[in-house]
This record gives sequence, C-alpha cells and structure tokens, in this order.
Amino acid sequence: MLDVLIAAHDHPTAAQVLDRVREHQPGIGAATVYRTLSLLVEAGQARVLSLGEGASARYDANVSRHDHVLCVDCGAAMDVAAPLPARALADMASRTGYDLIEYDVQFRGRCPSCNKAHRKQSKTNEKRNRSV
Amino acid sequence: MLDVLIAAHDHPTAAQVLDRVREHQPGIGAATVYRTLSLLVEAGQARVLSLGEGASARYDANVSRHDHVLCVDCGAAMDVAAPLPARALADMASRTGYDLIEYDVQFRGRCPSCNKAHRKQSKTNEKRNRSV
DNA sequence: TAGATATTGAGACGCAGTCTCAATATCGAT
DNA sequence: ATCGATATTGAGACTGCGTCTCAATATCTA
Ligand SMILES: [Mn+2]
Ligand SMILES: [Mn+2]
Ligand SMILES: [Zn+2]
Ligand SMILES: [Zn+2]
Repeated sequence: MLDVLIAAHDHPTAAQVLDRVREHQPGIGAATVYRTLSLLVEAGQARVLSLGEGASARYDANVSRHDHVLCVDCGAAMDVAAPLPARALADMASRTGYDLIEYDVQFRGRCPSCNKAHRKQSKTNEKRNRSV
Repeated sequence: MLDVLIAAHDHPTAAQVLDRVREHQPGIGAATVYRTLSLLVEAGQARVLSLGEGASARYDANVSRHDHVLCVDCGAAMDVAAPLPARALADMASRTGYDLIEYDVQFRGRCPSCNKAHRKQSKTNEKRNRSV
C-alpha cells in the first residue's frame, strides 16, 4: 500500500488509494485502507494534506518539507518548493509566543488546461451577455 | 450575523457562529446560518479557512491577505503576516504554468498555554518511564 | 388587499471517516 | 502438525458536518 502511494504523484484521496490498492488486492476493505493510511501518517511515512474545506483528505508519500499548488477547478495538486527564509520560523515563534513545529505554503489558481477552458468560457459568457 | 463574525477574532466554526447568533436571535435555524456564511464568502465579505483535515471549516471576517498560526493541541488560530516577496507569486506561476490567484501560509505549533501543559506532561512521562 | 416572490427553519439526506465486532489469519509453544 | 492465544481483517453500523427539500411565513408590488 505504501508502494501505491509512492507510485502516485497526484496526492490521491483515501478513496483513490482504495481503488488503486484493489487493483492488486481486490478483496481489501475500506476500513483497512483508512486504518493503514492513518498509521502511515502517524509513523511519519506519509502526510495528509487539507487542500481546502469540503475537499476530502489527500495523501502524500513525500514527507519532506514542500508546498503545493492547487487547481481550483479540477483539484490537481502539484509539488512546489516555497521555503521561507531560515529565520522566519524562529522569528514567527518569538513574535507569537507559539512553539512552532512546521509550516506550509499553499498556492491556489488554475492549471494550464483548466485555464484554457476557463478563458474560452469567459469569452462565451461575454458574447451571450452582449446578445441579451 | 456579519457583526458576530467581525466581533469574533477567534476564527469560529459555523457551529460557533450559530451559537453566538442565537444569543441575539434565539429562533434562527442552522440552515440559515450555513447558507448565510456561504453567501458571505461568495460575496467576498468573509473567508473560509481549512485548518487541517478533520477539522470543521472556520470563518474569518478579515478578508485581506494574511496568514495563520494554529495550535495543534487546542485549535486556537491567530492572525499573522507572512507575505512572500512580491515576485514570488509571479515566479511560481511561470515556473508551474498555473495561473495563480492567491496563496496562504500556515504555521503549526503549540500556543503558550498548551505548551506549558505539554512540557509538564512530558516530564511526568519521563518520571513514569524511569519508575517502570 | 391580494397575489407573486423571497426567506426561513425543521428535518431528511449525503458523504467522509471512524468504530464495532465476528471471522479469519498469524504466531508460538508443545 | 496441533492447539490456543493474539493480531488483523472487512462488513456494515454509526457519527458529525454540511447541504438539500419543502412547507410555512414574511416581504414586496400592483
Ligand atoms: Mn506533495
Ligand atoms: Mn484570520
Ligand atoms: Zn485544473
Ligand atoms: Zn493551544
């Protein structure tokens, strides 16, 4: 199952992981996959990502510090590095009084293909509005 | 209801907003509050925050770009500014091919009071481990 | 005032994720 | 190999957040 996660570079949801695992192990139950994902996260072998409210949890076998760019249309999530300057975490800690452990940066926008579709859509809307 | 949100500086969940609104307007239904929150967000009068998977959505009347520090123990969320350098968004856009709209930084750690409790707890654990 | 339209709240519903528990598999000692 | 003890598994009940439906009510408008 970790293999499935490692092979996946698209930050799959638990349901997607389940589907993919079932290709190799058809009888496996959902509970087992959810359980195992939680264990992997707890053991530091995987990360959970919250990519926006309402969206379901997504899993990432890449546990090193990195950030994500998310397409607001199709939900595609790609890895990206946006490290803050070395001092930033300590500065923030002393400024807030919190004992800080980690941080993440999340970019939101439109992936190239959704972007193309979106531009076309806007143009159509303009036309329709004019003709009405 | 916007007033309630504006008065709240703790990034309340929908349920908390509901409770607070009910103090002034006891009969109001949950559906109305959920609906109105969504409308406020859509109208740009409020923001929704995803502060970690499993956590419920939290609302923020501060719609200007800012970031958050989250306590992993008690869930307290405070505002913080961690702006990326001006070019960063554009750079990231050209590097990824995405058309980027926005970004957020999220820090995770322990707030002062949870931190104190946590240290005490660790010490206790050490003692217990030694004595076992 | 009467009718059309919009807003409301109760509760049904949907869905992701967790929990329960009986069935099954794995282990360890003999 | 055989037995009992222990751990893992999968089906499905359950939970909590949020949305949808719809009848009731409030608000416009002629
Ligand atoms: Mn990643
Ligand atoms: Mn805020
Ligand atoms: Zn896309
Ligand atoms: Zn705290």
